[in-house]
Amino acid sequence: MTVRVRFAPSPTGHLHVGGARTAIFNWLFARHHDGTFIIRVEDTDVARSTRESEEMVLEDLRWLGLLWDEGPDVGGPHGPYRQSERMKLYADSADELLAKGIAYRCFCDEATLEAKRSAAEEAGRPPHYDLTCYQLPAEEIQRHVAAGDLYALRFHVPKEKDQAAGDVTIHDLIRGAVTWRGDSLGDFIILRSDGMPIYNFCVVVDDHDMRITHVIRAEEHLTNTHRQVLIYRALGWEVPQFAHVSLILGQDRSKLSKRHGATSVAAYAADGFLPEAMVNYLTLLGWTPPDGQEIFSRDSAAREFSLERVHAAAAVFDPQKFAWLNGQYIQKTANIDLLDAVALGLSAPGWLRERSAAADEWIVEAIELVKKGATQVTGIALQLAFFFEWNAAAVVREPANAEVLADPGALGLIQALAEDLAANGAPRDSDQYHALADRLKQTTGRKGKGLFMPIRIATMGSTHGPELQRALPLMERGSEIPEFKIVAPLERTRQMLAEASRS
RNA sequence: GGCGCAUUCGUCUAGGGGUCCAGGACGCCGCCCUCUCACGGCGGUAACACGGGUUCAAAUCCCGUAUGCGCUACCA
Repeated sequence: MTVRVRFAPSPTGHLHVGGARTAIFNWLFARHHDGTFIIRVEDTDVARSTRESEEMVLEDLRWLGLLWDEGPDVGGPHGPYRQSERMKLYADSADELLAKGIAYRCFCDEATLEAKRSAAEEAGRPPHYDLTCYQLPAEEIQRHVAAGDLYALRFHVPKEKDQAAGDVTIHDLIRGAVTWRGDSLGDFIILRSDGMPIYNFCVVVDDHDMRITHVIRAEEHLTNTHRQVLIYRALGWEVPQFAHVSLILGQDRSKLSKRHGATSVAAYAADGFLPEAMVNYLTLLGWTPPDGQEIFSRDSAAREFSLERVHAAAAVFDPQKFAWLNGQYIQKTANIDLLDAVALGLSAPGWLRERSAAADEWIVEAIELVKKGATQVTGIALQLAFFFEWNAAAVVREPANAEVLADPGALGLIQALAEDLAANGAPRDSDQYHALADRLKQTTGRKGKGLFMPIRIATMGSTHGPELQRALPLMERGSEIPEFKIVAPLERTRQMLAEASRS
């Protein structure tokens, strides 16, 4: 039998990292077993579901590289793949349950149910449905139906004849045996009074109809499994295997949510995280390959994947480790492949929309200059900002710079630098840069920090940044590319002198 | 409250009775490299929630307690 798994998102916004990880585990499992990965959209909550959200979620999944074999957009032999389009299926199964006497019409209104629930809780009894409508005489039911009274369909948990009939034990592939007693459950709704089916019911009908063999989902659904297995049994259907993966927590150990900062896949994408890194990190939250290697591709993870190795405890999402991992991926990525993303970051003001070949070449070189410590692609663009933004007055005012500039010798050096740049031209490669540094060393007698810091401040505007021997030549050559409007080293140095003498 | 799940360094985890006075990774600290910030290299800090069992032997098995989380809806 071939493995069939599904990821079943509710289209209520962007895909979140928790959902992404569930999708990843499903995808990994399917790929490992040469099985089928299915996307099913759970949109029975009409108030919250939108088609726009569905498209966003699908797009997030594509971005992660988790492609599916069957789904709402690509179709498949067991469609449709949107629950809102499968109403007939639910209605048929509900009718079957009603005919079998397992489901029954419940005419109670929400207000009285709520009242009974709180009364039961106050009395210390379990807040289960009190079976009023289960015990309704046939004539009474007919009268209600004839009168056109609205009713919900309720599933009866078997208990009176056989105490154990409502008991359920599953052998969760991640957690092992889990058992529930039938009497811990009250009769539950499967169809709302407006005819819309409830999640726990749809899931069973769909998973059966779609021939799902393994249900891999978040832990929050673990206790729902009790109800679901009861429905499988009532309908005489084979129960699939279950695997409940733990939740992802925020730093305060509560379930990860918006207040923990970015939680949607799209937000991380916008922040300069790479999809491969995201998949890798999320997989690592709960799974480790047998060899313990922490950096791995989707494909190698798929090769090694097994649910037995999935950790059952909840995991805290660690932005620092994620950033580190993303940095590892950035280092491995060819500069040319980072070009578009970085250029996007650079072109915020809009003057880089149409880039020349020379501009692209220059940016690729610039990426190489700063990518070493980068943890996010957006950070690369940020670190390149000093090329494009130059404000001598602000540089002089900056405290760390002012401290260096307070040394009179520093200004003398910058003066010498300006003269040398004017006489010999700015360095265009590291050899020329070293020659420049040697000349300045001789004329000023300065060396080390005393030599380099003023140069750094006068040209790059800060006491720290990429290495001068590469940055300075790059700046000079960048200043020759018209669309960049980069201020050349000589001009920067002159402006610095003017600013410094003013104060 | 009831039911269920979970519990190894700050965090992610390895570990499935002896090879563990517990290994790796991120972070943190120190040293080296160095014009700076990073990167990189080297070293260090730090954990089996608690209490009972079982056993010659327990991080590993069982029970209880505590804590955290989930479910307990005509949400998913």
